[in-house]
Amino acid sequence: MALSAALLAVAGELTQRIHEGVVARGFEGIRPAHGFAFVRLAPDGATVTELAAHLGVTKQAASQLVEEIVRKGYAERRPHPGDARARLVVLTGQGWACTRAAEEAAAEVVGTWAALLGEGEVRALSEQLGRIAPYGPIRPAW
Amino acid sequence: MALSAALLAVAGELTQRIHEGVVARGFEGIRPAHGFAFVRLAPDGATVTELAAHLGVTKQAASQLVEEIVRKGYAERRPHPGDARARLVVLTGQGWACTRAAEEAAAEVVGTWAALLGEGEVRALSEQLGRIAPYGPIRPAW
DNA sequence: GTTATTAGTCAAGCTCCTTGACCATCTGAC
DNA sequence: GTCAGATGGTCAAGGAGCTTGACTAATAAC
Repeated sequence: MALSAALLAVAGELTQRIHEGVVARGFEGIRPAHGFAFVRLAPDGATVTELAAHLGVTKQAASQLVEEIVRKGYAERRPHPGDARARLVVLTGQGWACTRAAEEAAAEVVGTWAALLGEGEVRALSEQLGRIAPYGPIRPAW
Repeated sequence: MALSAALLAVAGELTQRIHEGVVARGFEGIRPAHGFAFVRLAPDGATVTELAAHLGVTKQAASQLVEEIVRKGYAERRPHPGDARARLVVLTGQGWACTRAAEEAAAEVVGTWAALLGEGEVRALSEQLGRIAPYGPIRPAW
């Protein structure tokens, strides 16, 4: 199997398994795209415009996504310190719990890889991928 | 950087670069989803239903995708030998040329990884990913 | 203080996928 | 042979999620 095909197949599998794991942990109404947003919001929150850049979509699309995760209780809007135009979007407790659930699900999948490859090779895989990973926006994986 | 994040970032980058490479070689009106279809059609063609299973979408969606790539000259419908209900969708010369262009673009990207990691590590990466790659449908990577 | 830029939202439209209905053909039981 | 159910494919309608365009409020540049 070609490298490209294997990489894309593994990435698709990973995205799907994480999503299933998150749903299995009781978080509903969530799509993979939301998870990619949570990654950006998690450290200290972000503005709609920053989120749009992270996801590689227009700020209108990011605004709609924020509206949705706010409505579902995963995030909330706060006034931005130092810029009255902007609003800081931060995760709620439920948003953090969902993020942790996604990390657990991801760890489970990686665990199945470790069973196939061994711990050492998984570390090598991680190190190699880290060295070729780009810095740009992270796009939802389907 | 976590393994999951690196993997998804690399996969997103790969998909985007392949798409850009295909466009740069003069093939327009094509999306990554079409490329995933070409992979299934390339060896000996496939029916709409088989293609739908490969892509993980409904057969209606696959039928619309086939309609689109036929209209754009990348594939054509032929009577299916042995089943008058079914139609075999096969790539045209242009479809094959586009597939080769995608392979060239993919090889270019892998070449940039080889420059970062070295040939040996890229081979190791390929071998490891091949061992954990699933067999199921390949989903478009954004 | 005026002007240009930036953050965010509203509205309309497009693309691609879904569900539901339908016809044509194949398969298997009788 | 024939008839019921399964299967391949398409048509039609609707929805989710993205885009472009227009707009307001606040900031930054000068």
